[in-house]
Amino acid sequence: MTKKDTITILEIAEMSGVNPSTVSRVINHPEMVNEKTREKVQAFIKECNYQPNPFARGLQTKRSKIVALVVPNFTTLSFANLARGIQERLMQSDYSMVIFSSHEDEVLEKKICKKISDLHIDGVIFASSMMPNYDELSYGIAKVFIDRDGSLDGIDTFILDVEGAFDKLIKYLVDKGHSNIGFVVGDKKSYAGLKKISAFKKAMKNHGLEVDEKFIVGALWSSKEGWNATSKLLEGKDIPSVIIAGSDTLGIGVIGAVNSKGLSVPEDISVVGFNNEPGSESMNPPLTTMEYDDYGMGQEVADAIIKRINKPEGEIEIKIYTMDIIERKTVRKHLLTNKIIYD
Amino acid sequence: MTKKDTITILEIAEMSGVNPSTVSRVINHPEMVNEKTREKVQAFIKECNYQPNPFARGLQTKRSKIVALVVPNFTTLSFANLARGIQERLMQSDYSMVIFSSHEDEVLEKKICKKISDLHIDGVIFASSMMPNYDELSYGIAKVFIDRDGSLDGIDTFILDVEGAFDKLIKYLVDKGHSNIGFVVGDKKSYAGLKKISAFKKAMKNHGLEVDEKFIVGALWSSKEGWNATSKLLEGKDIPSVIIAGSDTLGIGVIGAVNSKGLSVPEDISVVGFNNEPGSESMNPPLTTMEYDDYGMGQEVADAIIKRINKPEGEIEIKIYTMDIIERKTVRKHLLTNKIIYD
DNA sequence: ATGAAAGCGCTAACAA
DNA sequence: TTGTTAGCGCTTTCAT
Repeated sequence: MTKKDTITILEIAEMSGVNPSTVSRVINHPEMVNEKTREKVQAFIKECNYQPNPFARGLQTKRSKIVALVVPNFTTLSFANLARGIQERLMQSDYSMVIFSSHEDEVLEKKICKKISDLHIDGVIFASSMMPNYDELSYGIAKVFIDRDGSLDGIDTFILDVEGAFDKLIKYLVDKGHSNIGFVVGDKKSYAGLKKISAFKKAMKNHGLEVDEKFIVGALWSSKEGWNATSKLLEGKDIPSVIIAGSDTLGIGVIGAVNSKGLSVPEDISVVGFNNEPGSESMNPPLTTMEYDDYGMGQEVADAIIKRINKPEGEIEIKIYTMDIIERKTVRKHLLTNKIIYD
Repeated sequence: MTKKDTITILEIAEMSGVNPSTVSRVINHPEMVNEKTREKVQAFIKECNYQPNPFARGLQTKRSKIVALVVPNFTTLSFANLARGIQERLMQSDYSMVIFSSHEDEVLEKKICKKISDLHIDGVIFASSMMPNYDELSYGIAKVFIDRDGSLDGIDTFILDVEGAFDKLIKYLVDKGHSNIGFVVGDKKSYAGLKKISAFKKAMKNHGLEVDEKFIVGALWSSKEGWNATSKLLEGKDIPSVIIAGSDTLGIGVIGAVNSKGLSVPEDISVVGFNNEPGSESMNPPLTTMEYDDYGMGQEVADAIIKRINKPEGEIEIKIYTMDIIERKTVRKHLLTNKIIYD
């Protein structure tokens, strides 16, 4: 408003009585310039609120100071928190974040990769991405993977230890006397769904439990879908004593469906959620669930991509995030088998 | 990977046997160039997957083809949906979106405005922003306001008709026989909170109801806060027969608190939410709430900012979004007054 | 309808 | 330590 629109390095140079390249040095390599000149120039820069033109700078340096985040969607809470962590930390380091939602669609992901390359973005963070290939991505761009193993490709990777989480969870349930365990996955075909199913099966085996395929039911990620899937699970007389939901949102539907059958949680059937979404602590009854620090992960991921941008050949970082059980009121000790209760 | 990293307009020109400026014309003003040359050049552009360097282009045109979205946070579902609508529509028009979360903090907003100017971003969308002033914003940048009236400043504005929503809602409740209406607002000091309180009071008056200040209780936007605020509301014997929650997330806590007092929803106390968040349909009981099309709003907002970028002096657009009642199971007819029930 | 040439604002190699 | 200069890749005016 009150500001002149185009103040350039040339004007700063004139004011300071030095050459433009000296001003440039003050900005980019302050150590190369004499203290007195530096301070004089810095004073003018500050006074004029001068900021280098990013186009001119980018044209020269081939750097945009922009990082892209690709997530399957914006609405899943853990992605929103992740994005928040990333954005805040990036901003601290003077980077900006562009964000794309891929819907786990390979074609769209390709388009996004192309777009990212065309924009000359410095680094990309892929969260739960399909990434069948990334030919469209310009060679050498910094990359970080979240929840997809890139270690073989020499890519920094942040993984959520879903296997460990299910292991903890199944152990917890077994300790409570459960053995008939149902699982209302989200979208069975999504990356997150596939990963959870495999972790679930592995954990079951680890604890000597048989996996009954009909106890694993798919749904999209909404509560309503969870409700419907659970209803199916509850048909017939061979019924689980506890149901794991692939997310807390799904868990709402699970509890709804259990109630609608005239059964109570946890008296008749126990339920556990996933992700500790806001609201789950205030549900009726408060939902036992699994959580991890998505926001903190976002911050560390942002640090990692910046590091990678500045040091393409640095050592690859692999970091694993563990999940913990938040014990609330939806799981109770199971002493009798289902057969005895329902037969 | 398989791609040459720097293919420039010069190379396309050489291949096509024309001058770089002709290639530029083919890209930016195709109508100015002879059909045959145009097709030949276009063929090479396509073959090489050529895309103009955004730095060089921006340096010349002063356009970044980037739009900024500023929201109070990423985690509130309606902002996530809004962002999705905006991003998808922008991408269709070859724009990218950078996103900033302001936490409704004036200082941070100022920093963000500065950043936006420094980045030479083409347009900004402010959602529920404080915007005490926007001196930091470069003069003449395209702007769109969401949920903040900018009509006086000649700024395109998209408003959610919260007043109309509360009017509908209070009418609905009055028709059901309610007159003691409690309101668990979110953050009373936030922009959204303030707006809702004022709309609530106005609607109450419109329908001849007295506003009892102690029936309006604040909370942050979490379920747990909603629970605590509701507990306070339920102390003593002068108790509302229906409680409006400022969001569905808050509503979860409201229901929890009601239940924890040994009361039932809707038999003893009715509850209504706000925003129709996913899960509310599967709650126990399914939550009656208010909704609007946040995703669609995002799309229209994206169209508006693009229009404004291309036509800074075009007519100002003001659009109002109405909300509708989603009637589910948490409100029931109230025939007796509270006094008779609880005295 | 096309080509030639200048210049957007900056950085960095080279010279002094 | 500082100045001089070239050039990043593009668009656009001017000339043809």
